[in-house]
Amino acid sequence: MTKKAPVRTPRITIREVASDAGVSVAAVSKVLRDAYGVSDALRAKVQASMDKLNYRPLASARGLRGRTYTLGLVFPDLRNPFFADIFAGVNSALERTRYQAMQGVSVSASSLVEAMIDRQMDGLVLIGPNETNERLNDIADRTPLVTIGHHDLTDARFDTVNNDDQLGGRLAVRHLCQNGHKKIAMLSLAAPVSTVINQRELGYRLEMTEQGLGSAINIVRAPQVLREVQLILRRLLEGKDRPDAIFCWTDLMAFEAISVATELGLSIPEDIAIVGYDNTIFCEFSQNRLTSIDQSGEVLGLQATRLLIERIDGRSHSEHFVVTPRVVARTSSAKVS
Amino acid sequence: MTKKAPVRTPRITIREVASDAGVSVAAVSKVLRDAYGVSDALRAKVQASMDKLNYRPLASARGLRGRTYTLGLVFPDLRNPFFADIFAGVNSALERTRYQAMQGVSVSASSLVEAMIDRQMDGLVLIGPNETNERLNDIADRTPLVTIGHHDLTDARFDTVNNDDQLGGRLAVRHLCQNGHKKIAMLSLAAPVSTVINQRELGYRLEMTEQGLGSAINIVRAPQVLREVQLILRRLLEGKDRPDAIFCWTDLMAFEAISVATELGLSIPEDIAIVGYDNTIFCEFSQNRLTSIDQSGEVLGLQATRLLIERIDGRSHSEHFVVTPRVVARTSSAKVS
DNA sequence: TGTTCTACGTGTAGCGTTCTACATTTTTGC
DNA sequence: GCAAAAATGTAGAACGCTACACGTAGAACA
Repeated sequence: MTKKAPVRTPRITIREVASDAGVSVAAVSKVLRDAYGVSDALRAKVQASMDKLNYRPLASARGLRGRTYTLGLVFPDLRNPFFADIFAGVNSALERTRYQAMQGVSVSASSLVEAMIDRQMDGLVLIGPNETNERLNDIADRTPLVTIGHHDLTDARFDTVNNDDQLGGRLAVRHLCQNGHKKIAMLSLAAPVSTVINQRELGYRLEMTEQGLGSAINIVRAPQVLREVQLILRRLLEGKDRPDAIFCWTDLMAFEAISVATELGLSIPEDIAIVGYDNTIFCEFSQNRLTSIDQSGEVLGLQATRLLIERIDGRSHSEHFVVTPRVVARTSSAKVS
Repeated sequence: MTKKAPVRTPRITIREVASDAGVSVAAVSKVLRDAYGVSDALRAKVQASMDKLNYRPLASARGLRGRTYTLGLVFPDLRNPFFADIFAGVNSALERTRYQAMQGVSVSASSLVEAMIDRQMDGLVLIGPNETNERLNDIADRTPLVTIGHHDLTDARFDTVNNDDQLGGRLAVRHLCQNGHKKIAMLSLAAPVSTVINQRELGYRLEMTEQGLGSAINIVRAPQVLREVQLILRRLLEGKDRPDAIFCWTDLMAFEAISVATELGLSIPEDIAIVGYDNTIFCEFSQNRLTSIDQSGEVLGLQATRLLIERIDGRSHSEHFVVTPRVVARTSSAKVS
């Protein structure tokens, strides 16, 4: 079945570098890892040979003994441009290091995480994981781990980097109140439940209550499926008691909301104000002009990477980094007189 | 500097499985690779032990002798949701295989490709690579290679999967003509030049000529930077000889175009029609209602993966797969009386 | 009955690194 | 000057697998 593969140009190995430079293999390895006990002369010789032969160490072989210098990122989905921001942050943290990031995408992190561990990633960043702490701890026992967007810190044996999603929820409500809206609904996610969503809902609830709008609290939940979201939005907007503002748990949903509202002939923000979350690039377009909560994806990615490398380098106590969100106000929630 | 890492739960190795099952290491390896010469009884025993011990082969170790069962995907950028479609295709092709896809993102594929080869990817899929054929052939000599979105087939020692971008360009123009537009401009990409863009421009040119609109050919080129795109669009739309339609090389640019046009008080499609490329999910939203050329990212990803696995399995002649694009008409280019 | 096949298992030499010991040379301290 | 300490380099055993080369036993054939 499996035919013989065509001949490929073979790789330069550490042995060839050693013999070219006239030193031992161990010496080359030392230079590679810049380990202790290498004279300038030797280093120079070896470097010259490496450059000349265009040598590159093979990660698999390194992995068998030490590190692969590869970090694994696990995204829940690729459609949301917000993740590109996180990725940018990761990359800028990696700039002057010898590490490389490899990404995978999967809703249920589980099997992907195993695959990454099998592939000797030196550490993992899980973005918006839908996993219990028990499960995460189990992973953390096997490889350095940092999560982005996971709010359960109880007994966590891994690092976390989070946007303060509760505050984000509060800010959205506060902003809408300031602009004169009272009947503020929240469009949330039905399943899977995540600590991120929980926090945003909690923030919404608390702030509504504090603003004296406790009786107007109205959370509608929709799954990720576009069709369903539309239905639910339509029902909400055509209902007898239409809200005058919707706080959507992510920009993508907010765009949906704008879309449905527009189709129903409602004008934004006069008839209905909309606020999103993530402040993705699409918010800026004038057909959207979407007010959104910015959670600085780049900072999240950067910090997570920093923490991960620290952990790989031996830190064992957990650290938890929190980014403060802010409102980026645009037309979709402007004050109506 | 580098502290000792905390103790991690050690992995189960093939040796432990062998001893648990009471067979040789070689036997376990045979079962793993389902190689020739294994009785059902032995296979069952080994399987049982593997399940019991929860054994998973280590990719690095396999890689040192054979395959890692890992494919590398190189994306030019993560912001465009179109790439999520390609990825979905890749994943569905991988469903019942033992392969895993790992992604990387980089504008200049170069260094990322090297990193992936270092990490023993069994094969690579390059999406929209900005590389010469010489360079691509050089990569292909070292690892199985498939490109998506690269139209130069001369002497290619790799497989290619492409949308017929030239036809795509033609379809856009044809569609706009049919809906009564004549002064059709094209918004293209300034740099880097890519074979994809070239083909789309060529299609635009050819079709314009065939439609007898040769004198109206007008290609404006903008870099990826949003600010510049806005400037160029503004100049185009405020100029003395405003076009009545713009064909944009990607949906993202089309959304920009809609945005700028809206800001200038132009109505779509009455004053100006817009057509994009990629048919991303955002086209559907009623604030966009963007006509777009669909290039079936999922099919592209699926086919590329199939071809790549064939190549890994030994095929050495090149294959070239082409997907036919189609127009998905929406309001942004509707006929105006 | 011997001889040849075929099917099934095993032993073991690497794959390209890292890293612990250790040997050798140079420097330091007095 | 001389012992002790520090600096520099080397040998070689892993790491966890794969795959080649064999050994053995039963079946098929003459």
